[in-house]
Amino acid sequence: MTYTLTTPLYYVNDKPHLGSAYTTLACDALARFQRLIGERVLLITGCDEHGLKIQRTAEAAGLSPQAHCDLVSAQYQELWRRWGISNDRFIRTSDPRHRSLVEQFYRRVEAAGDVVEGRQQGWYCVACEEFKDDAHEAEDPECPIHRRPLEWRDELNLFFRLSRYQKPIEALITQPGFIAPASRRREVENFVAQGLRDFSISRRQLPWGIPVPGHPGHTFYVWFDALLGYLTALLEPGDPPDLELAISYGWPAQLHVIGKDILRFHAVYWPAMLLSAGLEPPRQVFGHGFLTREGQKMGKSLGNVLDPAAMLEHCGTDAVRWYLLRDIAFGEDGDFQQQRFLDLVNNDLANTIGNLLNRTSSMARRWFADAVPAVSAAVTDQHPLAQAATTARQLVLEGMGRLDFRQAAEAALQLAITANGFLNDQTPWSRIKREEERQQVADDLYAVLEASRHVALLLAPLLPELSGRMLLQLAQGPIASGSDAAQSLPSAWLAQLQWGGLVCGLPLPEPAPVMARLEPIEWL
RNA sequence: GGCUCGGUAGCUCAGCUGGUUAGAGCGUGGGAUUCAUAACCCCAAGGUCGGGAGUUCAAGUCUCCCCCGAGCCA
Repeated sequence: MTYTLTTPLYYVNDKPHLGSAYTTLACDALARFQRLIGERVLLITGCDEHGLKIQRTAEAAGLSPQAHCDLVSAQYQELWRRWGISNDRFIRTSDPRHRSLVEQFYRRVEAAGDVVEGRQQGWYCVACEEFKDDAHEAEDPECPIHRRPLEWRDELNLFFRLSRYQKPIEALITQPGFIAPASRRREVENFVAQGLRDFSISRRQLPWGIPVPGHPGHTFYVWFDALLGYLTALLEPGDPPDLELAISYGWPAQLHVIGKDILRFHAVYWPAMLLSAGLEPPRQVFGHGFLTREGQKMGKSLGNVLDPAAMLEHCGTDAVRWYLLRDIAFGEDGDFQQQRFLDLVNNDLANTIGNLLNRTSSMARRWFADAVPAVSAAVTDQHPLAQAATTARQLVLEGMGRLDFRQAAEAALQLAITANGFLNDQTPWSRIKREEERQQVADDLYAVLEASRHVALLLAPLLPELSGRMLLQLAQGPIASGSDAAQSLPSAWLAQLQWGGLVCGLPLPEPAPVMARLEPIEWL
């Protein structure tokens, strides 16, 4: 069984924004977690590159659509690379193989009798790539979302007979867990309850798209084309474009993670298309919330967009990942507040977690020959820190499994807080002055080092870089969770999350802060 | 206009099927300490739980109305 999960395929209309980074980061954390517990994972991301909007953007820039897409999708790939995103695939819908797969998929849908011709006239928003319901006689209507003029269209298009899937879709979306978070389910249910209408899957006079076989002059509607990218993405780089082959690698997807704005496409249209083609719908669609900044919508007009590339450069991946995953309930909308960002990163990561490791390692080295102290029999899995580690492990596993990144992050952090408290209670720096307490000090420091090792391991899916630096300070080998991680069953990670794994006498490297404090940010 | 979510300490939020003095983190103030990244640890202040009415022995927790915010559909 392969755990296939996808980010949206980002529309290459503009350079990546923080919202895309947020989605991708979350998926990366989840993918890493699944790998760590021993699953074979296919993390899919990529770019959606067709459509009138892109064609026009390219024209405005004096580029061919393909050249424009090459440029922007390269930015995405570069950004994900720099963020250390562990995607196993990167699909571009302008990939020739994709075209072939779309054709194969379309033929199945056609053969199922689900394609009909129909006339469509109405007001069209190019930015939405969608017909709006404005009255025909409306004068100069605007798109309420984009506040741009709508264009009048009157064309003969191909329609997908979504209406035939009313019952199956109703059954699907009422399945518990299919739409997550549960709070968004009602919204889709209401939409479906109004009755599903056929929707057009082709456009005329749109050169920048995939031609519909057998219908000269028609190209596929971007959504029909884009969603299928999830299937094309399954292919290995050198594979022939074969739908069956693609499917065999890992369909159905376990999870599509998307922004809440495109929930309907993923929870209604897409499953119906798949059913029509004789394929299984995905197991779960998770619609997360949006990010605001200091309470305000981010947008070019307000000039308050956060550039993910700049954030990465100034703050590093750990800081940003921590803030987004630890402080925002995944699924809910979130607000980026600079002060809170600094406070949390500095408190949690630098002061609590980083300093814990630093102070403990420093004491161990000073008093125990630069190594992990030798413990007495008193340090068992009944040790308070062992119990705290078990609790943390449980909460992390459970939280990550439910995409509750916040719970997982807080659980790991709590273990570090408990360990800091333990140190302060035991005061090894006083006890070491009395020779008869030396063993007690050894035991205490061992327990805290071991707890730190657990913190590092528990952070692996959330903050792979920091986790790695911590393990290094503890003289531990790295824990692989990236796309190159070999599948390990039983999970090596879970095996290491057993109390007492730290070897006594292991030489510890010279302490170096694993997480620097962030300075107030002027570049924002 | 219909529907769906929210409105709880300065900020971000927990509060399951109603039940002793409404919780956490951050921020703020104080204390303690020196192993450590002026870090860690402890303590404290702070809320008429959006407003109003009702049900109940008892409501942040249920019902109704209203106000505010977000969203979906029209």
